[in-house]
Amino acid sequence: MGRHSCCYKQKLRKGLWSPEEDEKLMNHITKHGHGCWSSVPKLAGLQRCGKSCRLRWINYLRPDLKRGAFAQDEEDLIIELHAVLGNRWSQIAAQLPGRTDNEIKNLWNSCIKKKLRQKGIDPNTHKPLTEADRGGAAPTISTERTSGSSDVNPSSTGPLGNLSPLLSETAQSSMLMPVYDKNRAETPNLARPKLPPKELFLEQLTAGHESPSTCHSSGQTLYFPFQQPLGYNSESGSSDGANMNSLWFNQSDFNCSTISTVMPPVSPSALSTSMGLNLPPDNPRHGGTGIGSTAVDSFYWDGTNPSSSSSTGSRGSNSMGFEPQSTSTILENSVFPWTDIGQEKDTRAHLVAELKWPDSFAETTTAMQNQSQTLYDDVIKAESQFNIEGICASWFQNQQPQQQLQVAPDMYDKDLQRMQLSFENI
DNA sequence: AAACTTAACAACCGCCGAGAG
DNA sequence: CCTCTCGGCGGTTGTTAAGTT
Repeated sequence: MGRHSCCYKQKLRKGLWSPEEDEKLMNHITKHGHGCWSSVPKLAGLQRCGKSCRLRWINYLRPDLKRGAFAQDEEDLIIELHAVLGNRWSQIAAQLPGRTDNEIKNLWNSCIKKKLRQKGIDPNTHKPLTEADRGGAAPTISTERTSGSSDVNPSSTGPLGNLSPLLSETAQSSMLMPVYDKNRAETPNLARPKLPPKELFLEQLTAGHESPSTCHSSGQTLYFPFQQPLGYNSESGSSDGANMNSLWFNQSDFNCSTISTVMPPVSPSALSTSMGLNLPPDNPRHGGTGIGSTAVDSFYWDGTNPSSSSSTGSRGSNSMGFEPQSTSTILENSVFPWTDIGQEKDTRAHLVAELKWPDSFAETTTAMQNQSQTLYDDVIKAESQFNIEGICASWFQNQQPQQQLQVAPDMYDKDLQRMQLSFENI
């Protein structure tokens, strides 16, 4: 374990990447895929460590990245996801095709945090700031990994905060759980309206290739620099790139972590409406409750939708369909992780039964787990629209202690344990 | 115009887990 | 079972441009 061995090697460049380095890396991965990252710099002729190459590719050079400022709906979604997932940036990024965890993390730290504070919301807990908090002396439960875990902040499990009896209903609905409205007009871009030389470079680098596809809703169009970058069904698209408005991604080519990772807070159908990721029509495999089965083997990317994003929005070595890496087990291993939840049911029930918490805390926990249930119900039912208000409504209606245990992901187990410890320390 | 502050972005660091040998 | 490599993740720092005084 520990640092990558290549990091110890001498004469490795650090710092910002030059256009020449970008071009070398882009050319290499375009032609050969990245394979083993540690071998990439050598093969590409770069004086960088493999980790640096990987990071550069994932965060900047990947052709499926959105460029430009975040739309308001993206920010809202980030806030919602953060309320549920905490600082799990990679999982949040998985729900935002074309965005990287680094990008989202930066946005959160530099922009969203401040906005929330200005609105009187603690960005860590998603609860209203107290007067002391507003003064900057707010002790909040840390989400830092330095606390010994990268787990979700127990108090940042979003809907949990809404349960506080001290909160007004108005505050709960209007402040704590911002409603995702796909119809809301985008606000003006908050980022500096610049076109970095690097983006110009990318445009130049990728210009002239076939198969242009709109990868983002705002900003300039980014072209895939690959002749045949993505395996798509012959049924739906021609292989000559002439008709690239719609792409069908085969299971083997599509990293479904875009749809879900550990705990998908939004349904694929929600993604289809909010992200431009559409489930294929008239495909019984995808119909209604098809989610949750490994039969889902392709997703639909509508390149004509102005709000469409690349369906390969997740990070990681297998995030790109054209990379020579198998993703055949993605659906089994990553997309529907709750398939084993039933096996854990007893364990969770046992855990909850064993805990001797204050009543109010137990209620809170129950409600939190119900929220988890509801979220998963949302996925399973493949409801047509992501509406957090609806989730909250059904969540309050759903107070059956048994049900909550069926689908609570591991993260909640960890949270429960941490919350228990926190109470013990009080 | 210069100095300073702020915002946004890019990249590094260190840790962790998985998997291979 | 142990060690090592590798990929991945999140926190943090560094850099640069824009804005303000």
